[in-house]
Order: sequence, then structure tokens, then C-alpha cells
Amino acid sequence: MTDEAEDNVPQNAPQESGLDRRDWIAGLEKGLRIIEAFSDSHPRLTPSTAARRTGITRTAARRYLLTLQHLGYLQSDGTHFWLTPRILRLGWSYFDSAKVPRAVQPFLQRMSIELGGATFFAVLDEDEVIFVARNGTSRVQSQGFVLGARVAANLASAGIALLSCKPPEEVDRWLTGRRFIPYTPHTITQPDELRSIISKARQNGYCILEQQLEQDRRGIAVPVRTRSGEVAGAISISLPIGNESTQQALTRALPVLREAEHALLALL
Amino acid sequence: MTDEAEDNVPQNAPQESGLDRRDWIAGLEKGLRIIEAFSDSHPRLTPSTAARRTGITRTAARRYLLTLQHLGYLQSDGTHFWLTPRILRLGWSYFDSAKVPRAVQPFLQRMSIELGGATFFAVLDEDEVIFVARNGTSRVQSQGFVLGARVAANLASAGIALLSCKPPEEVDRWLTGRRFIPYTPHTITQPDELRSIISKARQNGYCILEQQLEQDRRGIAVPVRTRSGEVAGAISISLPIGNESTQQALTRALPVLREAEHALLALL
DNA sequence: CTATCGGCGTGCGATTATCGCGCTTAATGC
DNA sequence: GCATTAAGCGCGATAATCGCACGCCGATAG
Repeated sequence: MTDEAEDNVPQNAPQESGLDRRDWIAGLEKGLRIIEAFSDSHPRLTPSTAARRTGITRTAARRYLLTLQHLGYLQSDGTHFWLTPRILRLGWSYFDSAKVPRAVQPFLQRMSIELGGATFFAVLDEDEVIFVARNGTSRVQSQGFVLGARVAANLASAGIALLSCKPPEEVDRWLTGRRFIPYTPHTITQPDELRSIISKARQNGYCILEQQLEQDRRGIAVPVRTRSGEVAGAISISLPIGNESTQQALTRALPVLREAEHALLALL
Repeated sequence: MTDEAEDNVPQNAPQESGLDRRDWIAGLEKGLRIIEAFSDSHPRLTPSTAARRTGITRTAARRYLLTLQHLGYLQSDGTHFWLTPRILRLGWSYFDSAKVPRAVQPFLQRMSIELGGATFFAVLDEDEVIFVARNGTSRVQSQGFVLGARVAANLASAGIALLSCKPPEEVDRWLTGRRFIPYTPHTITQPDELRSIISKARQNGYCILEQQLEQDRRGIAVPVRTRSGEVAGAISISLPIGNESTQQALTRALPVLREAEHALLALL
């Protein structure tokens, strides 16, 4: 009910990057913005809250909500609207059609068994890292680790590994003007520290991160490239720290990750 | 490349169910249809294939594809378009905002530990059952069991359990004019048999299904209602058959499912 | 070698679908 | 009881979407 924060108003520019104004369907963009306006803190939206969160006028927002409801993607009690599971069809289209998640799955499985942790394949999406495949025991974390989950890139070893593949100036741009929210007492929030971690990852070709996202957990990740040299994503493993030293964990896990990386190189 | 099948052309009626023509955003519906046109058999679409699969004209389909590309939901080599993981943001909005998956998670976890199988919470979406929460060892199945996964309702115990909550005449409508594709040699494909299974589930208040979707697996499910009596979904467990008898499995698992069901009743 | 076919991109005029203002009503709170 | 905020609705304006028609290209076949 109480909406204090006048949230982000993206206001995507239509044609800036060389798209003909004629080829721009405004309605689609607005509709997707409406869908993404639902979140943990705003699970139910009214026309006016949706309007505020998306920068669309109230009247228009209402039309989009009604349309989505009619399509079955939203439910409504007349005033409030909320997402239905049908929205998952859209994500499902990706898992159904994308070859990468399927291709990496057996490798993740093998690694999980060999090293005894949860393994992931992740890609970068703007500021965040998305986990598109995973294997192994779904960890504690109130609701397990959902596929398609996303966290700020600096919190996951895979995120750092992927950032390290970008040119340093882009990394700098990424680091500036950003607030890093701590998830544990050990979370690094200083841009300078992050920069050095990223450049170390660039030199090493891997990244190891400890207790950034979760206590007593470390992650190790290596970027994966295709034959043509593009970065396809990163494979990572999450291990309990226990009383294993950083060095021990590295010598144990890194060769396995590397092996999977090279095997994937041939496939992607 | 070769497109033999002129697929389904949904052609959703705009206002039939009492929606003002003014409140219908055609562009949004078409865009979502385009997204859902991507699938396992059609992972990459061109303007004309997309047009055929959605019933939109080629010119329009191209515009939608370009718009989605511009928004980052699609990638393209100039002619072909394919989905990027960013599309998962949409599904993520659901997991982020929906309270149900979060609420059931601890119960699924407890049940998994106690009974030693994979547990699920599922809802019905038209013909299919969607798994919106799960816990326990991700099973074999090439890519594990992704959250948001969907299968034809008759193949999963949760699907039958949910169908059994619908009035019989609706079930009959559901059964007619539908092709049931076998997944194992044991898959039931006769509408009459399915009808009796559903009505048995209605009498019992639970459903047990064996080897419908996968060999040597059985599923047991009970529907879950809210305090107001609506069906919120179904909880189910998937167990290896091994040499446990049907009766043994039932007496072992059903009380646990029932207990979780009653506990959830208070929450939903 | 050339004809044919299917697909792609583009431009344009037509029209209709979308926009948002402004009004009324209802609910909440001080 | 009045102030504030939000919802629904109707309407006129216009800008956004549509799809036809054209030209080009690549593949296949005769």
C-alpha cells in the first residue's frame, strides 16, 4: 500500500542504437517493463503503482495490466494484479530452445560428483550474473537456488570471472557509480578492491571468492570460450569452506574446472 | 531450416470475455506469442518462420523480433534470431514476487529428507502442470528438473490430483479431443482409463501414478487448498519404485504428504 | 546458363490502435 | 467532514502499427 520510493524510471531510448523508429514496437517494450516491475518488494501492483515503477502513465499501465490478465499472465482481484506461474512459459521457451544449458549439463554433473559441491554455468546480463544451468545439492538458501537466478556480478565467482574477460576500461565503467550491498560481513564493497580482484582473475584465468554471498562458502570459476573466442559463460563450483585451505581447494578443484572448460571449448 | 509443419496459429480473440477493445494492447500479445514461438524444435527463427508459427504477418513479425533484439531478449546474426538468457528475467519476476513457492519450500525440504525422494509443488496451467517449487536430488533427465518445467497434466501425479479437483464435466472436456503421447511403455493413453484414474483420485483425495513419465518411478500427490477452499496447487513426491510395493509406498508417504498439506492449509 | 521460387529488407500510404487528459466516484485518514 | 489519493471511463487527437508491393539475392532445377 505505502509506496514511498519513486522507483527507477528506465525510459529506454527507442532508436538511439540504429533501430528504425518504424521497427520499434512500443507496446511490447512497455508490457515487458510492466512484467519486470513485479518483485519481492512489490509482489502486487495496482495501475498507479505499476505506472510509477515503469514510468508509464496510469491509464496506459492499466491497459497493459488488463491485457496481461486477459492473457493469463496476471491475476487480479479487481484492483491489485499479481503474476501467475504462466509467466514461466516465457523462461521455459529459453530452456527449451537454448543449446548451451543442455550442452553443459553433463559436465556440471560430473564435476559435482567428483568435487562434491554445487556446480553452475552462468552468463552475464548487464550488472548481474544469471545462472542458466546447475547441478548438485540445492543449498540452504530459503528457496534453493532457482535456475535463472540472478545476483550482482561481484558477489559470485562466475561474475568476477566473466567481468575479467571484458576490457579493463569497461570494467572501470562498471565499477563506478554503483553501490555494492554486503551480503556477509566479508563482502567486499570497495571498488578498488574489486578492481584488483578482477585484474587478478584476468591474469590467472580463474577466480576464487570466499564468503561474498554466503558465509562459509567459497566459489571457484573459470570463463568458457567458444572456438571463435567469444566468452560463452563461466563454469563455477560452490564449496563449503570447512577447514580446507584456499590453496587446497584450488589444487583440488581447478584442474577439474579446467578440464571441463577444455572439453566445452570443442562443443560451443 | 526445413519447416514442414505449418504450426499452430492461436489467433486469440481480443474481447470475447468481456474486455473492452480499448483496453487490449495488441502489440503486447503478439510480442509474447513471438517469444513463445521459440522451442526445442525451433530454437532459431527468421521473420518468416516466426510469422508462420504465430499467425502474424512476416513484416510485423520482423518488427517484433527487432524490438526484442533491441531490448536484449533476442540475439541475431542478421537473419536468424534466438533467445538470450535475459528472457529469464521475466520468469524471475515471478519467483521473486510469488509467495507460494517460498512458503512451500521448507515443507518440501522436510518431506524430501524424511521420505528420500524429490518433492514438488505444482499448479495447473491449461493442459499442463507447472512445477513451481521443488526439493531433493535433481533426477537423471538430461538437464535435471528445471523450475518452471511443464509436462502434460496426465503424466504427473500432481497433474491428476489437480484435475481431480475440477468438476467432472470440465475433466471430460479436457479429455476429449486430445492426443496423449506415451513417454514410457506404461503411459496410459486411453481417455476412459484416465477418467477413471481421475475420479479415483477425486474419491481418495490423493493420486498415485507409476511409470507414466519415467521408468521405475512413481509419484504420489495430494491437492492443497487455501483456507477459502480454492485449490492452490498440489504437493507431490517422486520415488524410485525399486522393489517397494504400491501399498508400502502409500502407507509410508501419504501420511507425510497429508501432514504437509494440513500445515500448508494454515499458511495459504 | 537461365528460369523459378522463396525469403529478406524497405518504403509508404492508410487506418486503427494507442495515448493521456479530464471528469466522476470511492476509499482512507486526519 | 474535508483533504488526499486512486480507480474507472469516455473521448478526441495523433502517432504508432499494419501489410501490400517492390527489388534484390541465393538456391534449385530444368
